[in-house]
Amino acid sequence: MHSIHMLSNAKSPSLNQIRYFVTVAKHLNFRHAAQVLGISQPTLTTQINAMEASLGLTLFERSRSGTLLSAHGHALLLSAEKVLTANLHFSETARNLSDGDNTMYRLGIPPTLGPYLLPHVLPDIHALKPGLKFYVREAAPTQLQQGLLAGDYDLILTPMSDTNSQIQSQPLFYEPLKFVTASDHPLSGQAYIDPELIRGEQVLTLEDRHHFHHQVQEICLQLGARVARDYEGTSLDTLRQMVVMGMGVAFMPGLYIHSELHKPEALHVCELADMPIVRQHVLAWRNTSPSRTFFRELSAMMRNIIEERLKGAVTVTE
Amino acid sequence: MHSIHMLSNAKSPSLNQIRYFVTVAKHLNFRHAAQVLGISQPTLTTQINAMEASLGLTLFERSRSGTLLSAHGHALLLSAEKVLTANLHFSETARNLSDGDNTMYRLGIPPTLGPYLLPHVLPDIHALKPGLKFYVREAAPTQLQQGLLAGDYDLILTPMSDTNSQIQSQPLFYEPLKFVTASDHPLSGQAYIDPELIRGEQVLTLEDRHHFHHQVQEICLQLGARVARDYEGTSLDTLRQMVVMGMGVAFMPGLYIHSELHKPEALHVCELADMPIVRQHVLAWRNTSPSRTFFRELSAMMRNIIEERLKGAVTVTE
DNA sequence: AGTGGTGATAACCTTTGCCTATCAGTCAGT
DNA sequence: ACTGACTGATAGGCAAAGGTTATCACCACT
Repeated sequence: MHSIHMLSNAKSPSLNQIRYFVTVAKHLNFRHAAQVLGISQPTLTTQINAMEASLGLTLFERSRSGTLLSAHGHALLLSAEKVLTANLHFSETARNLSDGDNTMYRLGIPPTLGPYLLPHVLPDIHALKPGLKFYVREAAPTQLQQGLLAGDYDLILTPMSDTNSQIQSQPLFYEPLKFVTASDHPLSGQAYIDPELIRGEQVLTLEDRHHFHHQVQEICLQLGARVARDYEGTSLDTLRQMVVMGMGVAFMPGLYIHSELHKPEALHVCELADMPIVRQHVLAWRNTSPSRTFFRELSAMMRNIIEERLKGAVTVTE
Repeated sequence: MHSIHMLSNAKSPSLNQIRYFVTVAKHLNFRHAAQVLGISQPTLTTQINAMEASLGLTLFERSRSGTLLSAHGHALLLSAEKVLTANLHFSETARNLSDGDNTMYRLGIPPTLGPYLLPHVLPDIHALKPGLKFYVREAAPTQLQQGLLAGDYDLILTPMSDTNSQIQSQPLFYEPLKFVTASDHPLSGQAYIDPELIRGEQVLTLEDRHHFHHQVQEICLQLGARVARDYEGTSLDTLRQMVVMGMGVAFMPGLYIHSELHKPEALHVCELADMPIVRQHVLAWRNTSPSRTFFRELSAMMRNIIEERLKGAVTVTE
């Protein structure tokens, strides 16, 4: 007889032990199971014994003439198999990730850009790399940079900003800012307009948490135009609406205009003569990101797609 | 730069490594996570490194100023947690089994006994041991014994049979076999009947794969009665029906009669004077069964219940 | 009585998992 | 600009886990 055994502070069985248990349960023969598992029969025996000891149960009824699954073994078999399939699923997911580019990246992009750029770009990316997924979230550029550092995004597509040593970025393209008036506005009608004429105009813009606001503000300072502080749009669409209703003029991103071409309506679009205004967009990521090489590759891919799809609207970086 | 690393024949990460991964992902701080896990920080670092190497991906972005979950890490976190919960569930089930008597046992019982005994016994057992479950399967005694050895049952409740060295059994009770005739039969009417009177009677019985058949056959041989070979019942109910219809007389198990008392109908039941006929039922299990001590306890419990519930119908073994 | 099959045991070796001690950057507050 | 407190990485050592081969004890069937 054994001495009364300790109710051991059982550490749960290892994955291997569970795998062994299931295999023996399936074959009801230690030698066969061992062979299938690629280990020796004594190892299998000791491992099963260890497992039984740690659980405080008998899983198998052994006799010199064979092995049977005990009632306890029966009861545990199902959960054991579930552990194995869960583990298998995990490994499979991992293999999937390491094999190709099957990851989902969290992409941050400002609301003044996302809706007008991504519809032209994402379908082609999806076609090229079917496994690649983006979880797109909109935020103002400042939040984007902050969120990138905090790990909320893996990748951001944003107007160029102060360089940060922890962030690597790759320029993608220049987007022109177009000058926009209502079609019944005195300045309406020409494709190019003398910057001097804008002096004194009421220029509408977005709320100041948008990067866009500051850029417009700076231009206005240069041109001597007034930025309307009391009416600020919350989105490009509201801004456009305000211009149409004659509340002032505005600068609007070329891609927004481009996407509006289908419904020109009561809006006149032109550029400043001899004074192209642009904003540059970059793709950026943490320099610690394990996918950084892939992100460079992705930048190139995006530039190609933009070159192809939006040739007239923007200028791709060399 | 590292040398180009082997695409290692990755063995999947251990349960511990997965646990480590999840904890680090939750705390985003190796030291805290290590403390929570009860291991040292260097160990944690090494294990996470090993895991990343074996998976061929980077799970975390480390910097001297902190840790972030990489996109790959994000993608794997959910599956990792699933593995852990599956494992937890397994351990919980195991603990449940070892704690109490929460197992489901596969109980084999002959069809000539099960329906007439178990309804009197199982409810009380359930009340005493709520965690205990029986998966009841009916089969003829020979199959029962065979199935017990083959591991199809954990436990059988069966008429006594030849002792087998691999089977342990515990007597439960004696069940009388009653003599039964149609109520309009010449032998009907008395509570005790002289065995001599049966000589020459046509005795009906079940198909010969039932143990019951052989016992009746032997009695008839002793008494000089004829066993009707051409009409054999497939169940006790058919047998009873045949008796009622005057096709012959029969011996029927006391518990069956007992359960029929509510609807006596056209059947006369009596016993042989000075010649009680009984069959003994035992509870039996493999002597290798890890639950054998519990099975002894169970036998006692069953005897008590039967004593209590079926005092008039059967005689419990001392 | 012999033979081929079962699981258990013994003795040994290699790898793994963990430890302590220490290093090397980063960042915030003097 | 320096200091101190935080981050994760590394080195060296030890014990236990997990594996091996060789052998045993038993059972069933010829």
